[in-house]
Amino acid sequence: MNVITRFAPSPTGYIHIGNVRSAIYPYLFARQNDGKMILRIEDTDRERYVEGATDLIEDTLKWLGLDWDEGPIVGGDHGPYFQSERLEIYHRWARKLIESGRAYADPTPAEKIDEYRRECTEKKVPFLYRNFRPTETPEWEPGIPLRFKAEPKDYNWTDAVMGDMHTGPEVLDDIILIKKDGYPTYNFAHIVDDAEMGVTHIMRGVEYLSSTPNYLAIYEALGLEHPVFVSLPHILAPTGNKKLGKRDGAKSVTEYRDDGVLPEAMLNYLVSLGWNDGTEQEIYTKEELIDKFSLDKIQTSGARYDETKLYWMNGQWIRRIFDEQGCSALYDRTEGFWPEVAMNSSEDYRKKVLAIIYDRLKVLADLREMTRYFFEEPKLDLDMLVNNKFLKKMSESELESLLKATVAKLTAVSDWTADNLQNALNELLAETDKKPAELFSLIRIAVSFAPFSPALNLTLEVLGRETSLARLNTVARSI
RNA sequence: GGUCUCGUAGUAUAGCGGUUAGUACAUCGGGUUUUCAUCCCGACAAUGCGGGUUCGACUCCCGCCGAGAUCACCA
Repeated sequence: MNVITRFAPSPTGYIHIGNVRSAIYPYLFARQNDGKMILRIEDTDRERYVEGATDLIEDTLKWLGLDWDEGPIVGGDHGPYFQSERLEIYHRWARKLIESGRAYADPTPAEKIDEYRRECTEKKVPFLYRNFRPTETPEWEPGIPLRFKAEPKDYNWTDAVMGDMHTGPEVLDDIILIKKDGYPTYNFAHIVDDAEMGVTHIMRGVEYLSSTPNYLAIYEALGLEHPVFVSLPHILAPTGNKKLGKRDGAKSVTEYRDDGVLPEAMLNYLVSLGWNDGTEQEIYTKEELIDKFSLDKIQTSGARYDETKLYWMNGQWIRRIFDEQGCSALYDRTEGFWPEVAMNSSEDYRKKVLAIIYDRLKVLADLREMTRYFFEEPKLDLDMLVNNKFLKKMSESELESLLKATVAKLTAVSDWTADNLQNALNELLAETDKKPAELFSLIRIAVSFAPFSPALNLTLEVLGRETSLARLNTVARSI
């Protein structure tokens, strides 16, 4: 089969964590089957339309590495890819329904409909518009909504994730096909578009599962085969049991990019949240995902969004890129994440800093706070020194003489390399008869005044002889 | 209220009639010459409840309970 999938967002704002999976899964599935992925913008609701939202959507997909074969920017044979530009197409299909007696113009005023609805609520019976179908229906013309004429019956179908489904006639109703403003509803537009575009698999959130019988009825009335339905379970908010939405503070996908989350990690996390291949593998490249993805292993229950695990995975990816592709590969990803002062130093120096600090990054933005002292003189904070748990038992004069001994020892190091520095530090340890915790804490704090830093010899090596000795001297004098 | 879906540790999951119920994140403890992190080792911790079917149920069936979705001229 020639697989064609699509991602069909409405341009109402940014793409957030809760809904990006309905772009990822169809992408993986299309690539796996050498099929096509279509991007279609569902902009039929003029009230919710947000200027610039389409750019945001495209931006997000590109960042995640999800390219599309047809759609905005790239074009294609089944355009236009904005629903607002396809109005005649919907009207054409709508007329077929009118001609076959399966759609009617509904002149009933909205207030009247509300009244029906209230009536049903009071009587505690389900509200079905088909029970209030108007007896006289006018010709369909602009300004009057067009409704589907339901023929209640049972439906059986298979959902690729949820399995065999069955519903009775009570779920079928006269849903609106074309709104009074002439724009189609989602319910109608997506069916027409998917048919015209040859879409074979529809992947969307489970919230559409309940509407599926109504869609089935429309496919039937239109004489269309329906595509494979793939219902994706919700991603749940960190607390409560509701699906993750903007109201729960669901961040936009690109917000994570700005924090220094790698697209590899984001993709990896989002896919594995609700899908796994049955093995114990955790880290997957995009290629592996394309290779191993399968619809039948998509989870049926909702999965809670866990930012902590995302960050853990990001750390894994940061290390993986460094270890497998080298320092430069990781460095290329760090643009914009360094503290401003770092720009006064050379790229080469920044790479050296990255090489010793990368394994403690959770997000790239950590560089901003974690590397300052490599690029500017740290602020002297003697309290930090004196109150350190290993140093507080020593007198100030003892600290001072230790620092002086350190300066003397390190000054004698002719070749300022990590190995030589480590040797010198080891000798110093023996000569001063101090524990590593005491001596090394002292030196570490004196050169960085940071809550933590990489291994001492590496830190000193990168800092360089001049800077290291100067900082030690400054502290020795100030104590 | 009708209809539909879901239910393994705090979280994400493995399991597909017989297992000491596995793994990862988180948490707690320990190790790797300081710190933070990485890495390694260890600990804690789960089959919603009740009936069946079966020699034997997390697994199959039924009921209950709990959670969610939907019932818009929004998608």
